[in-house]
Amino acid sequence: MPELPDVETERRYVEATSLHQRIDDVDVDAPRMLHGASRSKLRTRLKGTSFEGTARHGKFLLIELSAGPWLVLHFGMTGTLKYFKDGAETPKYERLAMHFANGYHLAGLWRRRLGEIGLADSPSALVRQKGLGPDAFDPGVDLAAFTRMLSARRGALKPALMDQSFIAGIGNIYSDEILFQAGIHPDAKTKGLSEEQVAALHRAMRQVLSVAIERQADPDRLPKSWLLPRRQQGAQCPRCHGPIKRIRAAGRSAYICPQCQGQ
DNA sequence: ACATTGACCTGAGAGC
DNA sequence: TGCTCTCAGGTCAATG
Repeated sequence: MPELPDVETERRYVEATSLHQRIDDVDVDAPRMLHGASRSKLRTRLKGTSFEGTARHGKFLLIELSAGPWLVLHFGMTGTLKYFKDGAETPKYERLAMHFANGYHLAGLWRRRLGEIGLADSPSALVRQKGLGPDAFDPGVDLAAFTRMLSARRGALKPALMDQSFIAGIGNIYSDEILFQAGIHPDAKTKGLSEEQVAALHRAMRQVLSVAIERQADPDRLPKSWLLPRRQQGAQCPRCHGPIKRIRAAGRSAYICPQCQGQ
């Protein structure tokens, strides 16, 4: 559950549950997920501090500590956060636990250990270090900026949308949704787009991300008119009722409506 | 430049 | 039930 809307939902969850509480202890059960921070370094940096704020860039969640660097979390394909009372049942796949003085802990759950736990001096330092493009939901990426970005890029559209150094936050699922709503095929070339199509794409991107964030990225609450809930071969297109087709694009499975998205 | 593939991890679901 | 195979919302490095 880890594209921009999901990570934004996690960010808000941290804001709602975990700010301003002293951290008494930290357990990390997945050394390979640590980037640029050993288990002991992470522990000493966090212990005795508290979470004072949050930020997000693309699929990265950053948590500001009361002293020192920011905590950085990346959710990979399966990560999620959960705030628990200590002593309650230990959830499955708990790889990280940050214990607060109030007897609760914020747990990082990753079914697959694809993800990242680290530290960064600031959000902008992380963006630099990871070479991330602008956040896909940043208002600064307006139509003019988006048009400029696309004109500097060759190749197919879907890989561009998923390229975190081009624009940060969009992955396989949401790129399918954006392309579906814009009525454009994933293999369409960035160069060959009409002005209309670029505008439709930009509109779809803003719209999809904003609605998904509003619905807390919960698939059950997303509009019925979306492709996302029917992202499977042979399902019915919510627009034309034709069959949804699975193709290969950007090395991943992409789902399209051939009728509504050309080709 | 950009695309593709395999590796990294661990499980779920399908088909036999 | 148990096995085997394929696939999964991510990213990186190597290769074409």
